[in-house]
Amino acid sequence: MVSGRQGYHHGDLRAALKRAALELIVEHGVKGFTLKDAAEIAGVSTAAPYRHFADKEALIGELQREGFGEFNRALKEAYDAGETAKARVEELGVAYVRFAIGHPGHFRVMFGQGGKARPVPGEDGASGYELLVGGVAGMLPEASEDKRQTMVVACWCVVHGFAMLVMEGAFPGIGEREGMDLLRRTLRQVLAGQGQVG
Amino acid sequence: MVSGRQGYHHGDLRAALKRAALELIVEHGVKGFTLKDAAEIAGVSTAAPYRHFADKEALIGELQREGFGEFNRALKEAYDAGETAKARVEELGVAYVRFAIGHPGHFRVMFGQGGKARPVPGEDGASGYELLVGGVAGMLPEASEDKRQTMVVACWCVVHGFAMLVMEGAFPGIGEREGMDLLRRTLRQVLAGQGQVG
DNA sequence: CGGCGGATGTTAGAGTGATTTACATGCTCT
DNA sequence: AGAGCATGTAAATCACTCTAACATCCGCCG
Repeated sequence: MVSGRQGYHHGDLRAALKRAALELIVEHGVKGFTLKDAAEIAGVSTAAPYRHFADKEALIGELQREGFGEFNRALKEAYDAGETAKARVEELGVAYVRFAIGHPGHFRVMFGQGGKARPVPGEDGASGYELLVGGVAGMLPEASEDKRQTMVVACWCVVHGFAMLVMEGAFPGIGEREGMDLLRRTLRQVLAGQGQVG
Repeated sequence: MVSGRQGYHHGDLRAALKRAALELIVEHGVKGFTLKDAAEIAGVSTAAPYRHFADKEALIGELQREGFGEFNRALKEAYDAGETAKARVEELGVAYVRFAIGHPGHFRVMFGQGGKARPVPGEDGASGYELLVGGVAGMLPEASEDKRQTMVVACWCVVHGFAMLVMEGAFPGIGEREGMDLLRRTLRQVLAGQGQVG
């Protein structure tokens, strides 16, 4: 991962710093990540980043926003790909975890210590949360408001919990494929539950 | 929360530092917490903590171990309180979240960035994970191994996800009581699902 | 009682990383 | 070519972790 610097000026330091930051975050966590290291990877002095970001927090904040943008986009796409309401919810869940695995740096910044847990109301349109609410409504058109809320919370929690646990390596000896299979089974299991609620 | 210092010596600096650390962690996250602040709260110099902990990591490590100890104890107690297998699993989940809410500092250290996600095999006896496996086995004695694994993962994920989300303030405007109610409903919903798995 | 030794504190750095300031470089546009 | 702005750099400051050398105080032994 070379940053491609030619002369005195870098060319695209802003992007290079974000790339470097994501790598470092994956490797050392959101804490443990230092601007200094990012600057070094990009091949510039430690002061250079401040021409592009007010401070460390600003860089992290941008990664967070960027992450939520891609996240919401991925969720929307997955949602739209489902045929039935239940399938839409399932795909939503799968996309959630797939994102966590595929964008670990962004995910950590988004949901790690200090990140915002709430699926940020996508500036574009639908947030993941809204999609989920819609999917569940389509899936349980006759159910009470309470039942639906419960289903929404159940889905969100399983998926989020699954993502966090995978991230922390809680399911050792499980590859990406097996992980997604396990997730699908788990999700279907949750989606199937409509019994004695309340 | 005074640390009670009388003369040159503190009396129980070790414990005072742990208390201070927990407060700071709740307030500023595991990152953001500084030994310096903890020392100041305890009313000693910044070097004093090193008489009791090799370094910052050691303090955090001890909080982590201590946390898992109390956590496992709470889970065991909850498990034993349940009448039926299903009730045991439900109580387990409730205790999990209750612990997260009641011991936010410990919980963050345990499951935050860099913490170990796996319910550490309690040095004493049963870890939360083992209890859960046992509870599910009692609940679904006839089910296939696969089905049980799925149920275990589903329970673990919902509960962990719920705890993390509550922690991050993802359910705004929800007090402790409503939160626990919502959790119970959600858990029952998951426990009720045994449909088309696999 | 008087003093020794270990445990626990303190002060004074060294080393790392964040951030600012003053200065340098080099596009871009005229 | 040269003014002006964006982008870099070096050097300094500050906060924080951790270490080293020195200070206190407690309990124990004679």
